[in-house]
Amino acid sequence: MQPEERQKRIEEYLLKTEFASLDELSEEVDASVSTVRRDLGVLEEKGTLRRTHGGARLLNPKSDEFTFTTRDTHQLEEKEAIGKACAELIQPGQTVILDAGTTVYHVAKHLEIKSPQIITNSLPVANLFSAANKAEIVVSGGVIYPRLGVLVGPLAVEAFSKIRADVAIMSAGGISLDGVSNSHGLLIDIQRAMIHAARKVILCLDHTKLGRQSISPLCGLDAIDTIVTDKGAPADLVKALRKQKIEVIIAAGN
Amino acid sequence: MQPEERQKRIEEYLLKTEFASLDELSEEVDASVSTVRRDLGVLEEKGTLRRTHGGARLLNPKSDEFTFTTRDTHQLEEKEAIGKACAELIQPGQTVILDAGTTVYHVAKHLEIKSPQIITNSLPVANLFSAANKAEIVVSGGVIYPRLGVLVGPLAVEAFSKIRADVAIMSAGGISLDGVSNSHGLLIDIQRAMIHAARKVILCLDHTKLGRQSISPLCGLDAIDTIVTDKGAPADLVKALRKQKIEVIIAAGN
DNA sequence: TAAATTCTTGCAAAATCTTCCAAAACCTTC
DNA sequence: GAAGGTTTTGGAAGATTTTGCAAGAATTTA
Repeated sequence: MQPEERQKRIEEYLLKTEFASLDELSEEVDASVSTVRRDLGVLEEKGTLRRTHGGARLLNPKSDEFTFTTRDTHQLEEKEAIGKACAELIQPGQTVILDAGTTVYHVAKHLEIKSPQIITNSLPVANLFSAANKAEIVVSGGVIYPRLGVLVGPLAVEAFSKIRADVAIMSAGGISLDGVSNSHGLLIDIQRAMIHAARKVILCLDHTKLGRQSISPLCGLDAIDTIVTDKGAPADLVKALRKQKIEVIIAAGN
Repeated sequence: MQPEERQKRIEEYLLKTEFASLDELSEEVDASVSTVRRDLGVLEEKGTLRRTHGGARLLNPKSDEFTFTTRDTHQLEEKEAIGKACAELIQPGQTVILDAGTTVYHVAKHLEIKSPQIITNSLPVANLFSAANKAEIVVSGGVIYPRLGVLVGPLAVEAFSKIRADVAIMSAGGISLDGVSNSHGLLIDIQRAMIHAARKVILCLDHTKLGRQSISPLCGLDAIDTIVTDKGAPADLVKALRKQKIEVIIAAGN
């Protein structure tokens, strides 16, 4: 096969998948990995795609969603269910803070209909609403934290310190009776500002996060009003949390 | 078989397949590879196809190219060329402000290699870099202006007022000897802040914008250091701009 | 920090291109 | 219809490009 044809096929393949690994492409066009590498170089020069470690991704993705969520298939169904259940807690017209994090992303997907005012530091969430003009979306400033597409840093913290909201929908790395914790230290400051800015705090956690502890402590249990999780949640912890006056909602996984 | 008949059959074959190898064609028209080579030379001269290593490719496949970037096909090639040319003006490691706007978006596509520090209020641009961790991307805060994915409002203006950058890469609705103008009033304030924050201002405009005036005046010509445009630029205006000590770069559109 | 994956670079083999040449086909003219 | 000239064809030698691989560098991930 000729170089140009191969390159076109790579383009077409990427058009379907948005992202592809070298092996994948090598197989698709029936050429060695080296050759594909070179082709990707040409195509990147041309501006149609961007090389990444291990593959390439389309530069003008039709669904911006893909940029981030490709890797996240963990507990997908549970997160879907949590997203739906959590969205139902929101009243129309409320001002909502949306945290970054895949679980919260799924909440956002179900939130559009309510047309609330949304404040977020998550690029995936922002993308979700960027086309629809039903909701007013405020994006905090900040530096992009690569893989997750979260905005972090002083600009982000400042943005959340200056506002007030009805609800903050957040996620975390883990929760136990000692409190809530998260893995990325960079996020902690921002999340604290979010908690401070909101009258009500809803925490969305799939069951794997319950009873776990992450690196950095975020806040005590008293800062949390509601937890939305899925059916896999350990009953004893749920019971204990409820005893602490926290509303715990188990999302039905249809 | 006569040369002309052979060439016609080659055309027809390519019309079906878009790509073809020498051997393939040689078999198809029942002539030696050398002869086919010569035929391809003639046909390329005629403009119906382009030779490639190992074969030939149809020159104007109706299906191609347009499927790729669905949204903004206005002056696409010109914008591509401008994007590339403009990106070459940036030194590695510089701090760059990127405006929202399709032309600037094309600049962004070629910018990652320079691993600059980028500040932008454009969600599409932010997405472009979100997976890449070579460059540091700062996103200004703001409210999403729906269709364009631009962040506007006080948060955005404030973000740009507080920073300093080496270069601002911007676009506009039109430029004439009276100055630069843009259509969206919301953007004017932000763009002024960008200009103020940058030591050097580069304006990227395809030729249709030259000599045109848009609704709201943005700034005078003295605020602009460099203009990157394409081959269609009217010579007299280019001359006049250069007389004003503005560097005008005409991007070569291969 | 260390292991593992992926990238870059240089190189030799393979494929393809160009250029040239002689044979074949074709045309013109007688 | 034949002789002489022109064009086209197929092939071969050498130059060029492309390809696949391997070693060392760089990046990612845990």
